[in-house]
Amino acid sequence: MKVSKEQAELNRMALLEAASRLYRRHGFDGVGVAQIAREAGLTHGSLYGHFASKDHYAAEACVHAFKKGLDLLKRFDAVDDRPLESFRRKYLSEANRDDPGNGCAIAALAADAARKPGPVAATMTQGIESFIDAFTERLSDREHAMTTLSMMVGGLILARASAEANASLSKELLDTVLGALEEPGA
Amino acid sequence: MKVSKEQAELNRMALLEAASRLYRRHGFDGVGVAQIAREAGLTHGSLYGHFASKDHYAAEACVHAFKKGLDLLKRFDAVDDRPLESFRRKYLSEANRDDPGNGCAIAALAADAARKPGPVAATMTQGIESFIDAFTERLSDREHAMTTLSMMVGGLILARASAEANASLSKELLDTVLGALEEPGA
DNA sequence: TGTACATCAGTGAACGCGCGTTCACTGATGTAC
DNA sequence: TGTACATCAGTGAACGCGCGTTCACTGATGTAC
Repeated sequence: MKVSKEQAELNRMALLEAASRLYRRHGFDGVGVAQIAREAGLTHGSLYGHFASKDHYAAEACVHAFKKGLDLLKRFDAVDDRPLESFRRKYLSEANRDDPGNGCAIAALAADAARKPGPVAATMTQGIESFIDAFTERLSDREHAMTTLSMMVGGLILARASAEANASLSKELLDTVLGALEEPGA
Repeated sequence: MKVSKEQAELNRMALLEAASRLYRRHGFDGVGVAQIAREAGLTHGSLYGHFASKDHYAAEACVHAFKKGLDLLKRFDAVDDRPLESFRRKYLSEANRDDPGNGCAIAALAADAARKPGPVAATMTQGIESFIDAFTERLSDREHAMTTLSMMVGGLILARASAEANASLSKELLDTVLGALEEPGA
């Protein structure tokens, strides 16, 4: 049945929120649109009123995830005089490692996105650009921004992949990468 | 029909070779066992005489890929007095970026493996351990080995994800990460 | 303000398809005599 | 060395299942009078 325009917009946001969380947790091929819609309190048919296809849906879900990631970084700016340091500490924490559904879309989905031509790859690239720009602003050094982001993403992926089978190695990776990034500054 | 034991072993190796290549290129969920078996010159039914399940097959394919990666590094040892530098240069090249099927299993599959409990995650963890150990031997510094591997993996993943939509950024990432890793040494 | 009705967001059955896995069968291998 | 036959690697049809997508339908919304 029809719903109000405000409710329709809320439903759209719920679909994006659920997709952004479930795709980061399970990968683009690890969860179906029916399950995501169910998580958002809707049925799968309603998806195609809001999005053209699963790929377009996934791409918008990535935009949503990137927005939240950049907002988090900006929120540190207001409170903290070393916003990037706090961001890194949170990024390379066990909590963030163990909750990919609410974490970085790059670490969770960039490897997947590299194999998907079309809207997902384009969105992922824009997200990477945004993070490099955000880091560059805060480090005043684009090269340093790129190497910092690379190490954070790589370290988190290694820590996630080894968490189940070798917990101490996983923790060691988080701590070591965090330590290496903290050295140059204060 | 039955086949000689030597041929059966060759077939098994062909199955592993095809799987290791296609899984790295398309991800664990991006290609089916039937297509892999066809690529190896066999039918999908023959798989289950060699491997217990797709997950066990995928895990053995990872072992195969890691063996080839470590062999490559060892081959540099014999020829080169800076084997790790040559390895990094090859790793962060456009050729390696554009050919994930023959490249690093960590960069291609670690994010996928983190979501798969069982044999795949265990094998991926062992592969990560092996690379950290191999880097530690050649750098005499375990922490430096970990940060180097993290930056290489992260940089390659970012470069691959951005290659289609922003080729110049992708190249800039490869060059910047490579440059940062070359600075400390000679 | 109240009524009649066109609009359209959401539903859920149905579609074709490819997946991982099974299994009765085939026929070359390799052993026993 | 030659023959009879048990073994077993590989084949391909068939299975149940979940996928992305479509579409006739429902019924509340919101507009026209």
